Amino acid sequence: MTETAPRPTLEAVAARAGVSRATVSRVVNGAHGVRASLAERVRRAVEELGYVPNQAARSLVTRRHDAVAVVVAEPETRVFADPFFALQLRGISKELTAHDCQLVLLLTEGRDDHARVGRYLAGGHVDGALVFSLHLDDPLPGLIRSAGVPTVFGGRPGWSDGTGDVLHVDCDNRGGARAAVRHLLALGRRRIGHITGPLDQTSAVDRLDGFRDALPGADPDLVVEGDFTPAGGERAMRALLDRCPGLDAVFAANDLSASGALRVLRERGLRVPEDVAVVGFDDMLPVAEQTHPPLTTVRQDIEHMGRLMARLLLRRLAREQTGQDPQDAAPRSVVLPTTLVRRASA
Amino acid sequence: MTETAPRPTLEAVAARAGVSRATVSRVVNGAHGVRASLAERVRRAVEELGYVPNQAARSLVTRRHDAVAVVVAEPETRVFADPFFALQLRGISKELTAHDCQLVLLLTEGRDDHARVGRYLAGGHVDGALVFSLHLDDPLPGLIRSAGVPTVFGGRPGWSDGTGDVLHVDCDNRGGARAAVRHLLALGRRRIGHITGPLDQTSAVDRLDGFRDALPGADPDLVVEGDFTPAGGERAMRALLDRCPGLDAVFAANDLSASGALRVLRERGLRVPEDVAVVGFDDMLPVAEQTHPPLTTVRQDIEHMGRLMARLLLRRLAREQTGQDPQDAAPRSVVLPTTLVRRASA
DNA sequence: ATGAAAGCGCTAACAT
DNA sequence: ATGTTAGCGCTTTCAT
Repeated sequence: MTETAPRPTLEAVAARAGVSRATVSRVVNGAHGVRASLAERVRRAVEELGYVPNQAARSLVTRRHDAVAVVVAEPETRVFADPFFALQLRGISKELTAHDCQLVLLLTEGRDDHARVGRYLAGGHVDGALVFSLHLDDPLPGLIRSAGVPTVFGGRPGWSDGTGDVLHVDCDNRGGARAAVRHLLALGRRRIGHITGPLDQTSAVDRLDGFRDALPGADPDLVVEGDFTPAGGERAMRALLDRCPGLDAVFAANDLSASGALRVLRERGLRVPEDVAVVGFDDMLPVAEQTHPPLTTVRQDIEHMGRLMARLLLRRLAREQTGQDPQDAAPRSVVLPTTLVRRASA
Repeated sequence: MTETAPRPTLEAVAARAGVSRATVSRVVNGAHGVRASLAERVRRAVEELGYVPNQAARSLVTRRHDAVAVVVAEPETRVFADPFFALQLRGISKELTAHDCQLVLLLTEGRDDHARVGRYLAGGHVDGALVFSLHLDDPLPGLIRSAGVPTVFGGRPGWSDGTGDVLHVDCDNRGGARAAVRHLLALGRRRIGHITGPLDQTSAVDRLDGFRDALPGADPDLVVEGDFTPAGGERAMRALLDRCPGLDAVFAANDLSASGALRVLRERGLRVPEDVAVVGFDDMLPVAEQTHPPLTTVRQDIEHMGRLMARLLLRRLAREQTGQDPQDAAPRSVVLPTTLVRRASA
């Protein structure tokens, strides 16, 4: 009862159909050059026996796995409280599925896990990797490089200046931040604060840079470091209010911190947007639409980013398979545009 | 440059260390019965060559993969908007990681994907499967059964009466619902409505049963079907209010729909809990703590459920490996208790 | 168009 | 304690 029924092998199918293993193999993998009648017989045998190819055996010879790893560095609990990850994963999953490619999720909970992930990638389980390199000092990129697995990063890796060799997909964090602040300026706001994300992540750094682009020489007191969480947003908002009572606007580096900021503003009896206008980043629907008031924010298409990451990787893998002309349409990193979504908060 | 450096094989390591492949293999897999000096030499060779075992080759002979699939049936977008999934996944990941077992995520977006998943499971990629989010008519269980892969289900499968053969982990949905309603009764509420979840899921059905346990013979008008989303909660709340203006309490089948209900109540100028008390289910922190007012709800430890699912499966696999005494400590399904968490809404 | 045969890289008896 | 050897199930030349 607990015995796993022994799965039939190619051999068994061949015997049943009265042909050789080679023929069965041909039929199973998009029959080419097999007489229709024979092919039919083989297919019937496959059907009757419930034959499914053993992937380990196949990979051993083809060196392909039709699987890619998604590596999520997650030292903190936060990543999971945040729909961001789920959305991106969803985009990735859709694209991979469409190419009959499996998604292997590797979650790293702490430093100890890195070695395990490195081993896994080097172990030849997957054809490539999709990595969310969250922090500037992350050892993961190094491990991955030494594992020699084709990789696409989600977000600009910290050690890349964006010029070149590393394939990644990102949104225009800097431009989006600039647009957010300019919107506040256009609204006539003059004392604009910024709640940053954790500054060991490039997305947070880039958004801060965008803020500064639009507001060169801004009072340093107007910038407070947050951590992309509602609680961090609350803390930062309080600090901001204490330091600069005359504040008339805030740009929060993501919607989650903006939601925390909104709570503090309400708590302090300040009206949004009349007294203080607020702009977020991400346009995470469940958050941005449910705040009071609904959040004006910078939209990025997260699911699409995931899709694109997968697409880029698959393209790279395809090139590697075929003897590609090295210069021909090599996949390039992508930076997606953002758009400002106006709701009630600014 | 695009060439993947050819990874060294066991053979190469053996040559370098001046021993046989068998010896290297022994050292690589928890050396037993190898002279220390030799083992050291082998380890050095492994190090120098950067040898990593080829898992396909290993699986081919051992028939083990040290990987389990997590199958998430997700016909709707909802699953992803919902931290539930993420939390459970996190628990699973932790447990698997602790046992050096990989997590392979299989997302099914639609009916077409089922065949793919079946093929994958039957293809011998994984040692077992963890399956979620089943709807009553889901074809997945059938496919999985015929793939012959040891499986643990998350939530009571619809086709199981909970008595037996199918291994699963669930929380006490019925008991939790009962406690929620009794709490409202204890508060003196008499016109208690219920916003259900989608009734093709056992969790929703069980919670409805619990509601009825506590309120036998309740007016059918007091029960409205929702879908576990905030929008569904809004719709249901409106219907409830229209049908039963005298309503003084609502038990929503999850926190997300409770949050929708709260919005509608506020919109209609009803005070919570003074006019209408509200209780949710799940205690999804980011939701329950951020509503206005904070939500009284039935807590279930989702991450722990994930952990347990993984543990159960691993145990089953371990038994299968060793020639276990069939009757000895066979893993059994688990139903976890729930607790009522009181906040401001009831 | 089909079959025979040689591995892919590894583990596990079985010898020694 | 170590080496030899025979596969695991499949793809892929190379014959035919």
